[in-house]
Amino acid sequence: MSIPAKYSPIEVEKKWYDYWMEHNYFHSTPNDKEAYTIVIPPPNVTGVLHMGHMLNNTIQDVLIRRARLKGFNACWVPGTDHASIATEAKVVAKLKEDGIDKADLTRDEFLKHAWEWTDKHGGIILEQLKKLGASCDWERTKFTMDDDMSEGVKKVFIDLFEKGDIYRGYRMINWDPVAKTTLSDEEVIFEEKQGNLYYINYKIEGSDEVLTIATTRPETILGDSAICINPNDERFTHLKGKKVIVPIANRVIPIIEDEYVDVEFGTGCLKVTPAHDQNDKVLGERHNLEVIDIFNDDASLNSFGLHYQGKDRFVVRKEITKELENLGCLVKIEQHMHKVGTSERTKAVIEPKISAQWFLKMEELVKPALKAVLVDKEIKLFPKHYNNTYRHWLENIRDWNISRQLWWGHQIPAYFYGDGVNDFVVAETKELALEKAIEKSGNSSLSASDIKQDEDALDTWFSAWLWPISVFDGINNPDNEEFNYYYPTNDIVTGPDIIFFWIARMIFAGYEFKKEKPFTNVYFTGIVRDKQRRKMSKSLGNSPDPIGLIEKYGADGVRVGMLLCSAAGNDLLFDEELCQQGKNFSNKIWNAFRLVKGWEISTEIEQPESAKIAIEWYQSKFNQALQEIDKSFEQYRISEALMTLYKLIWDDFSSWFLEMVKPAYQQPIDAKTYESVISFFENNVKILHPYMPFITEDIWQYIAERTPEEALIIAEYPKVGEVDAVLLKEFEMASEVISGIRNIRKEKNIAFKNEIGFSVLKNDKSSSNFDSVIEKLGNLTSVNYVNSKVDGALSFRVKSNEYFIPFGEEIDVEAEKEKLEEELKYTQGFLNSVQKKLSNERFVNNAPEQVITNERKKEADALAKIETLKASLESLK
RNA sequence: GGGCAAUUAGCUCAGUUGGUUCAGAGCACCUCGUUUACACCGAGGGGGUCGGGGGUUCGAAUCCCUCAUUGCCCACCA
Repeated sequence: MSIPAKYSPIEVEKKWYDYWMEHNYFHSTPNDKEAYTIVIPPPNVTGVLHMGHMLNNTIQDVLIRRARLKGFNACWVPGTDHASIATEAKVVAKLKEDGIDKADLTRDEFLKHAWEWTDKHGGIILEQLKKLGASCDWERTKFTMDDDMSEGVKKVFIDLFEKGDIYRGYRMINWDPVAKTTLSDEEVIFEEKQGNLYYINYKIEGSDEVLTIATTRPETILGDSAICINPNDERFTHLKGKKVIVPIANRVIPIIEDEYVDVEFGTGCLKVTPAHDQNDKVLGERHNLEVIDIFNDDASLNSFGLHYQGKDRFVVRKEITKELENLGCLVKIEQHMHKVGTSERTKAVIEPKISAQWFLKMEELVKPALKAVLVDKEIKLFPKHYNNTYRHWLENIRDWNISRQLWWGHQIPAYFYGDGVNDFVVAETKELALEKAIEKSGNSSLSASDIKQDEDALDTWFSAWLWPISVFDGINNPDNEEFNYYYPTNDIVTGPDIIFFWIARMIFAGYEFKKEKPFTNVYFTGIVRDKQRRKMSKSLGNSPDPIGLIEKYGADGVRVGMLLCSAAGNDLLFDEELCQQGKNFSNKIWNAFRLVKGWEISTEIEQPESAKIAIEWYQSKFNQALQEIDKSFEQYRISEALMTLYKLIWDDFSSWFLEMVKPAYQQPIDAKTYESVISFFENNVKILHPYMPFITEDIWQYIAERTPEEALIIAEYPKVGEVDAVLLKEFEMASEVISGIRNIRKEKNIAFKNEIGFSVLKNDKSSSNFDSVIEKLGNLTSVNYVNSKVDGALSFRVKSNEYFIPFGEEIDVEAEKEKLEEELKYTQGFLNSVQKKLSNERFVNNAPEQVITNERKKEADALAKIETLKASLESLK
C-alpha cells in the first residue's frame, strides 16, 4: 500500500471519526468487564466551544481512550446543561432585539421562544467536540431538561421537602435586578470597586445638634429605621435614648445601641436599613426595627423613595447627594475602596433583599461529603491542596437558596392555594397537589382553579448536582442495571471555579440519594490564559477559535498543544506555537513511518549485530517509558506522561533506534529486524493513541489490513515488560562515545559519508555490547581495541576509557594539549571536592553507606581518568 | 481581615523520603549541515549564586523561621 508523502489531518481525521462512529466503538453497554466511567461536565446547551472546553475534553478523552485500550468498558457520557439564567438572559436579549419584551409574554409563550432558541443553537458544542476527537457515547447524550431528568429533579425536590430539608424562608437573599431573580451565595462575585463614603448629618429631634453618619449608599437613607451607636462610645453617651430625623424623608427614627458598631470606622455612627443590608437586618431583628423596602424589582425606587420614585438606584444616589448638599446635610465625601457583590451572569450589582424563597438545609448534607474527602479519602481531589478550600467551604456553608425568578428551568413543584405564608403544598402533579391542599387546608371546596403552581424555577445546579446519577436514570429507577454498573463513576474533569457550584454538591447528592460517592477522582484543570497571563475571554478577544486551530494544526496537533502546557495544578499559558509543536510531532511520526514503509525486505540476509542489540535496547527503553507513563497517570500528570512519550518517540525511537537499524542506502532490511520494527511501531501508536487518536489509527491501518474488530481504538494496551537497566546504562555510555565521534567529525570537518578508523584503550570493564552500534552510527571502519595510546590520532575520553581517531593531517599538538589540560583541571577539581567530603570524619560516620560507597566510586573514577589524561599529555610532549 | 498556593535557565515547568548521572526537561536561542524519512529536519552548543535573609545538619532547591513579590479562595465593617 502506498502512503502519502504528506500527512493531511483534515481528511484523515474525518475518515477515522466516521469509521469509529460507524462501528460504534464509543458506545458502551454493561458487560462482564470492569466499567470505567466519566460524565462530561455538561456545557451550556447554547454555548460554543472555548479553550477551556478544549482542554478539559481533551483530558477526558485521553483518560477514556486509555481506559478503553486497557480493557475497561469505557463509557463517557456527554450532554448539555440548560443553564437557566445564562440561557434565559440570551433569549431575553434576542427577544429584545426583535422588539419583544419578556414582560409582555406569558410563561408558555416565553418558553416556546426559549425552546426554539435551544433547538437552533443547542448541541453545536457537542458537534464541535467531535472534531476534537471526543469519543463520547453519543447515544447517551443527555440534556438537563429532558423529560426524565425533569422528573428526577421534581422527585428529589419533593423527597427533600418531605424530609424537611427543603423549606420556604423569608430572609435576606441576593437579588439580581437585571435578571430579576435571586441568586445563591456562590453566584455573587465580590469585586473591589472605587466608591465614596458620604458623611451625612441627621438632626437630633428637639435639638439643634446633629449626628453625622457615614454611608456608601446615601439613597438608602429613605429606608432607614434607626441610627446605631456603640454603647461604650463616650462621644455619644448624651444621645442615648434620643431620636433623629431622617433628612428628606423627615421621619423620626430612634438611636439604638449595639456593640456591633465599630467605633473606629467612619464616624462611629451607623445608619440602619434593615431591608437592604444583611447586617442591618440582623440589627433590625435584635432591636425590633421597622423594615422599609424602598426598591422595586429592577432596583428603581418605589413609593418609599418619595419624589425619586421610579428612578434607578444609581441615578438616585447622584441626585440625592445633590439634594443633601442643598439641604446642608452633606458634610463631606471621601473616596472609599470596597467590595461590591455583582451577579456572576449579568454583572449587575447585587441588591440584598428580603424575600420568601426556597432553601435547602445544608447542615446534614455536608457531613458525609466532608468525611468522604477529608477522612475516608474515598474521593480524591487533584491537586490535593483543594482539600483545604473544600473543607473551608463545607464547614462554613449556609443554606442553599434554590429558587430563581426565572422561567427557563425546572418549575418548582409547589402549589399555592391561599395567601397565607403556609398555604402551599408540594406535589408531583396539580391533581395530587389539589388532594394535598384539600387535606392540609381542610377546605374540601378547593378546586383546580384555586391552586396555582409556584412560578419560580429551580437553580440550574439543583439539576446539575444529580448529573452522575440522573444520566443513568438513577433517580427515577434506582435499581436499574446501568446505574448499578456505571455508578460510581471514576473521574471527573473540570475547572476549580465550579468546585462549590457543582463538585461539592454532586458529592452531597451522591451520598444523599445513592448513599455512595459519585466519583473517585476529581481532576481540576487550570484556567486557560494567554501568554500575558490574561484569562481568555470573548471581550478581550484573546481566545483563538478552537475549530480554526483544529483546521490549522489538526486535532491531534491541538490536543498535544493543549496538553503540553497543562502542568498539573497550574493555570496554563496557551500559546499557539505549542499546537505547531504538536503538528511537528505528527509530521515526525508520519515520516518515521514513511521511512520504515519504504524499506525493501529480504529474507536472505542475516540480522546484523547492531540491529540485534538495538532491538533489545528499545524494548527495554519502551518498557521503561511505559512504567513512567503509568506512574504519571496515577498522579494525573498527563502533561508529563505526554512528554515521556514525546521523547520516547522522537529521540529514542526515531533518532536512535531507527538510525541503528536503518539499512544502507538502497539496501534491503532483513526480515527479522523489520518484523521487530513494525511491532515496535504498533506498540508506539498504541500508547500514543489516547493523545493523538487520529494519526495513530491511520498508521495502524496502514501497517496492516485490519478488520473492524482489530481497530486501534479497541486494541490492547501493551503490558509492561522487563527493563534491563544494565543494558540501558551501556547504551548511555555508547551514546556518549557516539557523541564524541560526532564532535570530532564536526571539529575537523570530516563528512559523515567518509568512513574513519577508531581505536579504544579500555581502562574499565565497560561492555562491548554496543560496539556494532557505535561502528554503524559513527561510520567507523571498525572498533579496534588497543593496549597503548595511538600516536598521531585525535582523542577523547568517556569515563576512564580513551578513544582514538586517526587523522590524516598534522595534529595540532598545542590544541590537543590545551583540551587535555582543561579536562584534567576540571577532573582534579571534581576529585578535590569528593576527597574533601570523604576526609570529613563526620560525613563518613553519619552518611548512609550507599552514599559513601558512591563517593568512593566517584573518587576512583576520577583518579583513573586523571591517570589517563596525564599519560596522554605525556605522550604529546 | 483570614486561608491556600507559587517563586528553579529567555519562556513554561519537573525535581518523591535532605545524600548517586541533582541543578534537569520541552520550547526559544546560537553554530554547523540540504546525507538517499522528516528543514514541520539533523548534529552540536551556550544559558540558572534554585526570590532575599537567617537557622538546623557532616550535607539544603528540598526541613524550620522571617521578609518580599504574585496568583487564587473565603469573609456582613457601614
